Amino acid sequence: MTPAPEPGPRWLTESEQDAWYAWRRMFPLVNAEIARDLNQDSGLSEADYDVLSVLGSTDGHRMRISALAELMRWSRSRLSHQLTRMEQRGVVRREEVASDGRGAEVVLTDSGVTMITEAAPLHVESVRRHLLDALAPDQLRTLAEVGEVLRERLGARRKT
Amino acid sequence: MTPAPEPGPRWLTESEQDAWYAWRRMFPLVNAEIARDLNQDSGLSEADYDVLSVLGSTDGHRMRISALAELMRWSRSRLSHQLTRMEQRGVVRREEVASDGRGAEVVLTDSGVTMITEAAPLHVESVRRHLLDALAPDQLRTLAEVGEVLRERLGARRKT
DNA sequence: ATGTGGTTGTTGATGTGTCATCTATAGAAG
DNA sequence: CTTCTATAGATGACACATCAACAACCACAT
Repeated sequence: MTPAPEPGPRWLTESEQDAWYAWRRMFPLVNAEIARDLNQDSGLSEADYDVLSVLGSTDGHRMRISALAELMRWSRSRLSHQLTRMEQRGVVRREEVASDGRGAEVVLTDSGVTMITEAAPLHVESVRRHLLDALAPDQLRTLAEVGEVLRERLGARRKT
Repeated sequence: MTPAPEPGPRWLTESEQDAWYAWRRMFPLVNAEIARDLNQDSGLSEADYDVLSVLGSTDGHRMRISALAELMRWSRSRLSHQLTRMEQRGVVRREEVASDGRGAEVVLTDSGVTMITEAAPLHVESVRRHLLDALAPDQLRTLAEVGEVLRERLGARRKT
């Protein structure tokens, strides 16, 4: 998927290639499995689940839309589209907020609360099955480490 | 993104959570950066690049469509749509194949060859910048290892 | 030759993500 | 109060992925 016809100035070593290929394959593969489970078990997409689970763990099952977007690191646009779809299915509701005429909040409906409550334990099991249980403790630790390193590096780059 | 309101039967330990969060964040984050670079440097999407780079490394810059789909682990449908878009931009061309009346091949146009040739080294640099150069050798090794473990486990599960 | 089943590749519908753009409001400066 | 800029959120156009359905063809049996 990534070897290219004319090697550039500084091509990849074999171990770099291995890591890069693993990186490219791993995530789509595992995530597809988890997403498939989630959809079969609970009828939710990953995006649905993420939104529901954040709202489900907030006080009053509600949050300011922009705050939700920032917390999830989603664009406002993406979230707005997603909420429109979820609102049509009746799992969330939008409400205007008094203190700011522009603002709005999302609120979980009862149906939404039920959904996330039932979906969560199944999802956790699925994550175990497809990822966590497959890996040794030191591999899990390295994953977390790597995540940290990459996040920091990205943050540093952002300021530049 | 994944703590949920009502703990299930077997909730995640702290280190499992760390690994799981890292997993969920890492990939979209890094890939978005790489995709952005690719688009700015070369005007290509990741899908474009993947198709071009495979074709670019084949003999005659051509391949049977179904073989390409299988090699890339894409559905025929996905590839067909992608090829339609790429054909409209003139970077690939479809050709009927004599030996099988159903079949077709994709061929890189000259413009396509130029594109992947110019894009490849920049893309490699980008991958280094955002991923490889940030990680220690043993972290890279663990990534490759983890990829291998997960791939095997998935294969085993498939047969069940 | 004819039917049957499997393969190749395309298509249209639908769901989703991104980008640019828009409206409405907030908030500060004059 | 007006004007200017920033922010919240929605929207429409487009790129992309998935799914189900489809036409055309192959292979092989009868």
